[in-house]
Amino acid sequence: MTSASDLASLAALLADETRAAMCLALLDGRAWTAGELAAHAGVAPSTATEHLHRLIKGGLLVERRQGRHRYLRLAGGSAAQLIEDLSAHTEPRPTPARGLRAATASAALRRGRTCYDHLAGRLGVAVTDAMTAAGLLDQSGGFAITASGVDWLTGTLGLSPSDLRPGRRPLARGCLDWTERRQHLAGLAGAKVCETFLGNGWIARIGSGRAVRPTSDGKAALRDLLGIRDID
Amino acid sequence: MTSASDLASLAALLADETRAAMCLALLDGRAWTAGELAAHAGVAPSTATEHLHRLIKGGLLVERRQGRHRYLRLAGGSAAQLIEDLSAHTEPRPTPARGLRAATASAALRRGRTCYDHLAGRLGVAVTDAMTAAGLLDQSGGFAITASGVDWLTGTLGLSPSDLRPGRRPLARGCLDWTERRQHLAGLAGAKVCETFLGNGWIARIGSGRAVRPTSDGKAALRDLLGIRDID
DNA sequence: GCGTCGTTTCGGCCAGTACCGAACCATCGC
DNA sequence: GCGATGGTTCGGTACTGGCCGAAACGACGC
Repeated sequence: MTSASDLASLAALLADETRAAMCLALLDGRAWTAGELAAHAGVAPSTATEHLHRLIKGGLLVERRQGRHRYLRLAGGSAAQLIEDLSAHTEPRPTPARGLRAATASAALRRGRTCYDHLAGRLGVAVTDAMTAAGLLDQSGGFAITASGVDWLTGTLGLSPSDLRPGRRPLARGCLDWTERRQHLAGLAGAKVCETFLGNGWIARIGSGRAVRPTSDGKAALRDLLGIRDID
Repeated sequence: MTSASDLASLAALLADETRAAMCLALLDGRAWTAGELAAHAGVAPSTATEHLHRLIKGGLLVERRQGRHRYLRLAGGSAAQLIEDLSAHTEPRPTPARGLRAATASAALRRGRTCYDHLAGRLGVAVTDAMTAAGLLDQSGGFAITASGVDWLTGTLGLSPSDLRPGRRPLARGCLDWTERRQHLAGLAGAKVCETFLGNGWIARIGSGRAVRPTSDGKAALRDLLGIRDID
C-alpha cells in the first residue's frame, strides 16, 4: 500500500510539463544552469527554482553550486534510464513498422544520439554489435568487456587504465534502446567510448540537442576500427 | 517541446496514489472489476470511475464490459513493464547488498511473483536459467526459443502448437527483473509457461497478490523437468 | 413485471500546486 | 566600494483535480 504512494510521488515529479521539459533537456547528460532550464521550459526563474527543488528532493537531479551559478544534472544513469523509458512509452505502441516510425521520433534521433552519457540509436547499436562481433564485448550473460576489449579501449582508443576502473558503476551494462528495441553498451565503458568519440571529433552534436552524427573522420574511424561501413 | 507534454501526461496517470494503487494491483495480470479496484484503493465507486476513465484514455488499461460488470486489465505487456520499471525506481538506489534488500521489497515477492502474465523474481530467473542451460532457450542474441525448446513446450509441458503461434506478440522476449537485476523469460512462451505452472498446481498464489510459491508438486516438477533443486 | 446491485453522472467542496512579480541576497566584474 | 546579473524567498492569485454523496442508469435474478 505504501509503495503506491512511492510510485505516485515518483511519477508526480515528471507529471508536470515544465519539469518534464527540464528533465528531457538534461537527458543530454550535460549540466545546465537554473536560468537556462527556466528559459528552456518557458517559466520565470522563481518558478524554475521551485521545480528544481522538487526534482532534487525527489532524487532525480543533483546540483553543484559554483559561484553565482547553480549547475543541475541528472542524478545518475538510473535517473536517465527512467526518463528514457518513460518517454519511450509516449511513442505510439502499435506497429514498429519501418515506414511509420519516421513520423514518431525525429529521424536524426533515431539515427544517433547520446543517452545520458553514452551512445544510443542506430549508431549506438551498431557500435555495440561491432564490438561484440570483434570479441571486445561479451553479451552471452549480461554485458562484459573481454580482455581483448580492455586492450582495445586502452590501446586503440587510447584510454588510460585508470579510466576503466569500475567504482560504484559497472564497467559495462546494457541499456535498452527504445527506438531500436535493442540493447546497446552503457556503463563506464559506454561513457568513455562516447566521450572519446566526441573528443576526437568522430561524432558531432546536431544543434543543441541529443542527436549526434558521425563526421567524415568518424566514418573513417568506425570503418577502420570496427568495420562499420553502412552508417548514414 | 510537445514531447514534454506527452511525457507529463503519461506520468500524470501514475502520479496519483489512488491510480497507482490500482495499477499495482492490476500487475497481477488478472482482470479486476471496477468495484474491486475501488475497494482496493479505498475510494468511493464514483471516484474510481473517474480514475479508470483516465487510465483507459491514457492507454494504460483496457476494459471489457460483461453484463453489469466492467472488467479492467492492463492494456498489455508494455504497460505492465512501464509500471514495473517505475516502481522499481522507488526502491532505494544505493546498495543492492544482500542483507539490506530484505527490507525493501517483500521477501515473498522477491522469491517469486507474476509480472503481468509471466514468472519473475528468483523463481522466474531460475526457470529462465534452467531453460537456457538445457538448450531450450537461446539468449545469445535476444531471447529465442530453440527447436528443442518448442518440442519441450509442446511435449513435456503439453502445450498445443497453436498456443505458440506468435501473433502481434513475440514468442519469447526478455523482461528485466528489478529485484534480481536479471532478465527472465517473457513474451508468449513466458505467459504459457506461467499459465501451465498455475494450471498444474505447480505454483500457487500467496494470498491475493502477485507473489507465488512453488507447491510440493511444483518443486518435484521443477527438479525433474528442469533440474532446479535449490528453490525455496 | 420488480427489487437489487454494479456502475455512472452530476454538483459541490476542498486541498494542492503552478504561476508570477517584487523584494531580497550573493557573487561577479570593474 | 559600485552596478549588473544569477538565483531565491515570499505573498497572492487562479486553476486543476481528487473526493464524496445523491441521484440516475442498466443488467440481473426472481
